Amino acid sequence: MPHAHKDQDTPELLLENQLCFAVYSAAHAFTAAYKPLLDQIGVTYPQYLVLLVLWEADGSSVGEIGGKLNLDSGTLTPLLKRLETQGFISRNRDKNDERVVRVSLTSLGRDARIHAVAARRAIVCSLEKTEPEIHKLKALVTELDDRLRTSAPNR
Amino acid sequence: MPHAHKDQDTPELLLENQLCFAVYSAAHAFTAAYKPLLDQIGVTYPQYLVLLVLWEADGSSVGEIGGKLNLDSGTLTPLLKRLETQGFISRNRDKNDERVVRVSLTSLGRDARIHAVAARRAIVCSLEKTEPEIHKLKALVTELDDRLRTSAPNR
DNA sequence: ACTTATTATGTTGCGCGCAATTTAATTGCG
DNA sequence: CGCAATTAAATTGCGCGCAACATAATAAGT
Repeated sequence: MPHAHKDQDTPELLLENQLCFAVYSAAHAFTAAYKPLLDQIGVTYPQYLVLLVLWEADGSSVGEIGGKLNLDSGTLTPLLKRLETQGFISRNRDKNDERVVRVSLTSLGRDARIHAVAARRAIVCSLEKTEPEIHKLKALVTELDDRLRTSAPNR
Repeated sequence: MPHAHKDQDTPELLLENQLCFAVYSAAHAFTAAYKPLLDQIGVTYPQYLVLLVLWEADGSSVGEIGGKLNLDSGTLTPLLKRLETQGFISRNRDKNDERVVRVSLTSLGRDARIHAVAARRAIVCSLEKTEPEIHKLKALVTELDDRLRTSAPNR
């Protein structure tokens, strides 16, 4: 009978079989692909995500931005300070509730949007997929995301 | 005629239409889902990825590990030092080429594998998908990764 | 009103992740 | 052989990303 090498033979832990690593690696690949395009605008990839939120909902609070991007104030506060320093946004306390900070686009921040459209198109092009294919894949990945977030901790 | 709000109406930049953000978010969700399981082993998620490589190819060099995980020495050197401090690996210069550092599992590092199998199964279970479905999705995401990495910079 | 929760943001500390540079060993070429 | 490229790791600096804690404002309950 074959000697079992401990249990080393299981294909379960082979790197090439890990969906988690595929997603991890693709996320970094997206960041790297966007980098030269975002460099021209002058923002990092996470900063770009914040701008995406603001282009849809200018004047969002830090908490609202964090809710959409799954980021907390520990990440967002310094990131927003950098976006403010570079002139893309302004941060102001809400007059009706001094706890919340509202984030507003400056004209520079609004103008960056047109360049972002071009960047997005360049990336989509490099994927060599149709918009429906991309949308379908996006839905599959979002389903993953939802199940991972609803399963274990919730907090 | 409808007043065009600049070009604000384009759905291209809506967060919910961004495959890149879906992947970004899912990657963080994987890390968060693995965290409580890996905490029991005593490693972080990137450290777990390094262990995956070593369980397949013990004695790999820093460069070989980095090649598989797409990480450079700037990330790996301190990470490996932490894994060494915690007793999972040892690091030694290659006798035939003093430039390369070979990374070897300790018995603690080898023993951690069995716990990793359990962790992986728990995650897969929470995805509520069959192994073939997971494999198919993994292939789609890897295809994305490949196209993103081969398109623009190459270095 | 007063005290106690709760909520929103900010701060600190640490581990990635990557660009840029440095150091040391090896290879190539004359 | 001797010296200039090349290669592998390590180092430095900075921006995330998150846990844990701190601060300040508001809401809730008595």
